[in-house]
Amino acid sequence: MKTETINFFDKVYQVAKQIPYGRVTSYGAIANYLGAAKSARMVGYAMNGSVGKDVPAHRVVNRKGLLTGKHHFEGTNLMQELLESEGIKIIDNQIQGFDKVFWDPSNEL
DNA sequence: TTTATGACTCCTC
DNA sequence: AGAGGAGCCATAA
Repeated sequence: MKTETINFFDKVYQVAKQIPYGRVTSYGAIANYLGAAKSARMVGYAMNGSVGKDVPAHRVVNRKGLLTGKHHFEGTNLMQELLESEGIKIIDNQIQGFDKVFWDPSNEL
């Protein structure tokens, strides 16, 4: 096994799992916390394998608070409903008050 | 094994 | 100020 690369994914899962209720974060924030600010895409890819890992991928959105990955969920607005269920308002796939619900791992963790 | 793509972000024109 | 291109690393074919 070697593969230190797994550390990156593993860390993403760990951070995503620690996202508090009613809060959201961005791929770049996680990537930055991991030291790979330019690898934000990998964070999103990591979410792809988050299924079966207790990782609330629906709490992770792009830097604009836009639900770019909602298309990857089962339904079409499943991600939105999950966030709304936590008290987060979403309009047109965009999180309202994103700055207020934004959770920075580098700041909180 | 190599090539291509992707749930993003930043820099430059 | 707005638009476009490049970079990042891992997964899939």
